[in-house]
Amino acid sequence: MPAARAKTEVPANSRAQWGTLSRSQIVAAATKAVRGGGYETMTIRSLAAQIGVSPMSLYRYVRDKDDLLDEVVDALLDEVWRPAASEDEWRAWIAEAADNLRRFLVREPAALRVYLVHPVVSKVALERMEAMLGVLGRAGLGNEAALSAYGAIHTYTIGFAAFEASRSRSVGSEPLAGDLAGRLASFSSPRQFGEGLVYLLDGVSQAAEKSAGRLSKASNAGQR
Amino acid sequence: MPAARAKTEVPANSRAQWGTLSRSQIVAAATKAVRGGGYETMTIRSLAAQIGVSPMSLYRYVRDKDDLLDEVVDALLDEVWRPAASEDEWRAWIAEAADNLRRFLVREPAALRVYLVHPVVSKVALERMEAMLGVLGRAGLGNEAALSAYGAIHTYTIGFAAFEASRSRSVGSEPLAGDLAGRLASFSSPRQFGEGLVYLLDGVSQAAEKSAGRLSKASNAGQR
DNA sequence: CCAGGCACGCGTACGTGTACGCAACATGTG
DNA sequence: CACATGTTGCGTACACGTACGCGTGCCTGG
Repeated sequence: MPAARAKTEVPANSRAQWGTLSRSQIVAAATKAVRGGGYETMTIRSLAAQIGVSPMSLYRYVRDKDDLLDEVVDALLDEVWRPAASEDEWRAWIAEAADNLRRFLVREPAALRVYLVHPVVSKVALERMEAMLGVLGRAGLGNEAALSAYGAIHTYTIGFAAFEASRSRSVGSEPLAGDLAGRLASFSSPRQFGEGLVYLLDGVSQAAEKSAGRLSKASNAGQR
Repeated sequence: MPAARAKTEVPANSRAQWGTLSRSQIVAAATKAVRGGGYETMTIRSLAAQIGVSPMSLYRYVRDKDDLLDEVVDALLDEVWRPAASEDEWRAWIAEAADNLRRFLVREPAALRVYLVHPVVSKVALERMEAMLGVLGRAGLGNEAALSAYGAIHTYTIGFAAFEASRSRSVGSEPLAGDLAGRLASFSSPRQFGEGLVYLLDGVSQAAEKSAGRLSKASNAGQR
């Protein structure tokens, strides 16, 4: 009665081999799905189908969809976060790192979701943080100051990305009142991001100079 | 095959009265649900059940769940956004307005979701924006400058709230590496929010002074 | 008065994430 | 070899949001 039933093309056996399925394989499939088509098209069921396995089987290797998404996003981030500028030009390097993250988060809603839903402490994210702390440190900030600066920059970047993404996602919805729409929209332009970042980095620069001044007396103090 | 079918306990009539159901009634029920129990417990199905109506009936008055949520959040925001400080103390007033919004967004995940998912142009949100623009204007900023300052403060507030909420939601998950957790957590403390806001307001103050200086020649110019 | 249109409430169905627990397999132990 | 024990894939089932379209009742123009 329900028409075509010829779907699963498995002749005799319905169960999959034993060795099939591993976490890395699932992550690979999910990454591929996100890369082409985006977050929406990555469903547990479609993933399972593509691997040739039952949906519930994935849950042996993955706590839930978010857990899987974390790892996918980490893999994607790894390809895009690194600045091209030299680390000696610390302002340019930091600005580029921040902008790379911003662009990534805006382009890939899945990534933004991950960054908003919990602290990201994956391998690549930590590596990135260490790199930024290193650059900030070499720019003259002490540990405390570097952490504080990193926190400010990071918060700003993610917050702005969330704002920008929400704006760009709702193009052509309501006409709004007058040119208010345009005004609000301009808040979330990449240009505005850069300008805000300049303010932030100015503040960080000042902190770096002060820090350097204070430290010049005891430059080798126990900095932990 | 699908076992027990004796569920709906309606004796004779299955259909609800004609006059029942109105958008405001649905919003009221939804607001009540969010107030006690939070966003998670507010499901379309439970709402319909409480009103005594079929789930799909709600969709005559509500485009989708997000549409409903928008209005609920607006109602909740209305109760909490207003600062206690006098508008003459513009820094205190603005800081309090920002902090009120931050607290609201952190406390109520539904609200944060709304603010992240699209521009909020509801009645109360616009009223709040006008009020802030007014205060900034009276503090000496021109229209352009006030809008820019508002944008910066707003972006910062929402971004920070998103950051803070994600942090506080994941307490006691992973131990992380060393005291890094504590470090990261401190980024998202209310104290840190206040400190960042001070930087921002310092910048705004400078802009206000410059603007005032420029405007002192033509203080009664078309300020609209 | 009544015929037509239309607003309304709803039944059915689909695709989603995932809790729960069983069955098939591998491996270790007597 | 027989059996216990752990590992892995999966079947069933549930609650969710919501697309689609049907029947029922109201109201209004002729």
